[in-house]
Amino acid sequence: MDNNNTKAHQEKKIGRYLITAALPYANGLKHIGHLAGAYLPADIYVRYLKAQKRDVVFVCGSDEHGTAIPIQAMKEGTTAQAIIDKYHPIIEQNFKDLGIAFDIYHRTSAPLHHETAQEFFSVLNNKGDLEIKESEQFYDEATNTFLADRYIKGTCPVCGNNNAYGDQCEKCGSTLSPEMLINPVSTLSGNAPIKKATKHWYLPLNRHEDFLREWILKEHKDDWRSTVVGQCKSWIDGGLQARAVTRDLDWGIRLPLTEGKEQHTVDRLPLTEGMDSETVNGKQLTETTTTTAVTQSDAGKVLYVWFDAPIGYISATKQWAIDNDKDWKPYWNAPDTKLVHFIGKDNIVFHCIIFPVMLKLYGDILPTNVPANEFMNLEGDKMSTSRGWSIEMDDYINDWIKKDNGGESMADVLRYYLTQIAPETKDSEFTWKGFQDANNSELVNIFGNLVNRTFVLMHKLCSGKVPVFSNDIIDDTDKQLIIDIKQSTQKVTALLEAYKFRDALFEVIDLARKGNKYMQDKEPWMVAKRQTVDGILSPEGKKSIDNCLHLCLQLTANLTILINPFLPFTASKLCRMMKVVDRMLEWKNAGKIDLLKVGYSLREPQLLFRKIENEEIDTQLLKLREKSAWVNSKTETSTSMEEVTVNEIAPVAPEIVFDDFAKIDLRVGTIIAAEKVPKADKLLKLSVDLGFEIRTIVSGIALHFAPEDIVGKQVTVVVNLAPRKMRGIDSNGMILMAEDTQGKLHFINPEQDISNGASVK
RNA sequence: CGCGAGGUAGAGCAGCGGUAGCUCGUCGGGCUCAUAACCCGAAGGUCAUAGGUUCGAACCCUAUCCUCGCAACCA
Repeated sequence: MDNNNTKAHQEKKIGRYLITAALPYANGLKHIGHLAGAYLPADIYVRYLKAQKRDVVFVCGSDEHGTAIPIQAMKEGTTAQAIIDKYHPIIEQNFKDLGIAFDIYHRTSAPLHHETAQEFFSVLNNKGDLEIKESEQFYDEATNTFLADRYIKGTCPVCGNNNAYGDQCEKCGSTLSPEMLINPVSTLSGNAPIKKATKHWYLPLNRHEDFLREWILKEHKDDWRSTVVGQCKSWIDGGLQARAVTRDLDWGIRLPLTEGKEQHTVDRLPLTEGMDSETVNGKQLTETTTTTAVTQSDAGKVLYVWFDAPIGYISATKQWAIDNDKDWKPYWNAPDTKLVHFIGKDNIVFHCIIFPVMLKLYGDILPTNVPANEFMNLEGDKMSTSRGWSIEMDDYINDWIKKDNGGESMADVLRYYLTQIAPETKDSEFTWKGFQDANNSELVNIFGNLVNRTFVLMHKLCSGKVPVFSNDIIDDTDKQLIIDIKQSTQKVTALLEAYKFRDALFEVIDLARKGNKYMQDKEPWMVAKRQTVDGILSPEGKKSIDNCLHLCLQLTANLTILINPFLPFTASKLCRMMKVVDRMLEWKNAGKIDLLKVGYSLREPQLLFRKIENEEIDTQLLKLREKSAWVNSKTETSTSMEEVTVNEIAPVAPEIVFDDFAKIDLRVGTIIAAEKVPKADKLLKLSVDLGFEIRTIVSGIALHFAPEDIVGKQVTVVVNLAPRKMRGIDSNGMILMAEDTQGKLHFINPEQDISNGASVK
């Protein structure tokens, strides 16, 4: 009770809602995991708020910058602009087909977004909220460009794969930085990149640690999901770093030039003892002299995509306001606005830590909640577009919705199942069998059937009209159903307000279940038989039947309102059957039992959902396996082809002096033991006798050699390589390997056995 | 390694100090208006493991094991 009052009180203070769903990255199709993670819960929440007649705007749009887009363009042999122009409309249409009703679906390539992001950057920069640092980064002289991590390839220091990217080795999964690659090569020219100094703007998150601790870990400790608070705590405790805001890249939003003279902001303040690294009057002490002005020399820089993407929510709101002749500002400025970000868990850091810091600095409101979902697995494995283990929204639409196969109601079936298994508190799993079960036993058998038998009976026994309800013969069963309708409405409302969509949906279905039970208890078909004598139904029998069907019809109307946020297409269908207008769907009508007027004639029933047969899900399972196999064979061919290319053009590494070479201590050793490292596909744990000691070395060669085959072999070892931990095992050195054009590895060993520990020169 | 989340009936999940619960599936029964539907009943769990706190623990504490995730723009 107390809780309800507080809630009601808080609701009163909310002037308007701004709901965002994560901006999908326009480098490819999006799968149903994305849908379940962000778009569907957001849509349900928005539809509910709109039924409540609240002032709400639902924004989203394509995220079209960043390095992955030009890379995708390279893959498809086209331009970055062509990529986004291809995927943006497809994604937008997919959402529409699945009933995700954004008020605006914008895109970050729009000029309005560029202006908005640039202005945002300028405001922060002019206030001194950004830091500037110079660092050395890889640069390709042939193409005159700084290289993003993804544009650098080389040999992985962990597993020896010579196609590792500058940020990660896709073979062994290690996280890398370009500096760690052996023989780095620019993917643009094939040349070895050089190091060159470059200047970048940084967002000093470390300055805001106190604010974040207070705001997330204290204020929102209880009303945000524990997974969200937990992850934020993890990151904050891990130490917040300044994050680069700018990048040397061609594709993205140009830095806005500062007008007029350069402003020199000298941040060099005297470092007093005992005051190190803390702030003085809110100003960070640094020893660097910074020039915050953006000049012509910075023309080649763009905003890092993480900085511009969330601003996309703001520019989308602006565009919506223009289109609808509204004012966008209160949605981002007014304290009585409730801002809610719907995202997946991989986005928590951006929406709970980074973007809020940006908003606070800019002077905007902060999100009220960030109900992030965990991940949804698929048939026992992680969903992954690159491995072909996914169901794209586009595929689902083509297979189930468009093909005269159930039509729009199949969109609702997907919405139903994805909500029912929504990963709200932990990872969950999509299976086609589960999909079939949810549809057949809950939507068809319980919900659809209740509606259908109600309508059929009403046409048979009540001549197709809403019968009268006689209060004089009301019994406990009737009363209980009326109470159930009211209670379910309250529960569903409370659950929706708390972002518990899975539970809310269960409650709706449960009400339908109660309806079936009610009808079973009343058995009007039996009454009709028993009370009919000589073809004439007794007045008592008629009354009993009328009461039952009257309530069942009112229940159907209530179910229509309650199911509407989840299954909008079904709700419309029900409205047509009941011949009511959309206004009946307003939430304030839920719980009432006079929604359908007595005497009103209703349409013939049509089935709301169809059964899904075993063959259909078998087809889908087969399709998934085939797609995955096809994608994997394709990528394997393409990488091995690339490997060959890289091998052929792999240039000689930059010249080094003798001293550099002399730093490397190479010795001959003998492998005396080898075993597979558990839970690592590619790693072998080797014991190598170096004469003077026995070393443990972890090497990424398990795919090339069986442990028992290599024991006793002599190998060449880099013995003074810094130790590195892999899978929890310290590796003290590196075995030298030669790779042939087929990608096969060979040991480098002396012509004939020599003593262990012998130096290699 | 560390951090975060989780490990509860065949499957999927809820419960987070007081007699183990829900949905689906399985088995038996009832009913026939309904898309072989609906209704009722039953079987099925030493709540990951081991200690501890407590009158009492799935729930709190400690340790261990296992799964997933962790600032790459992949919700």
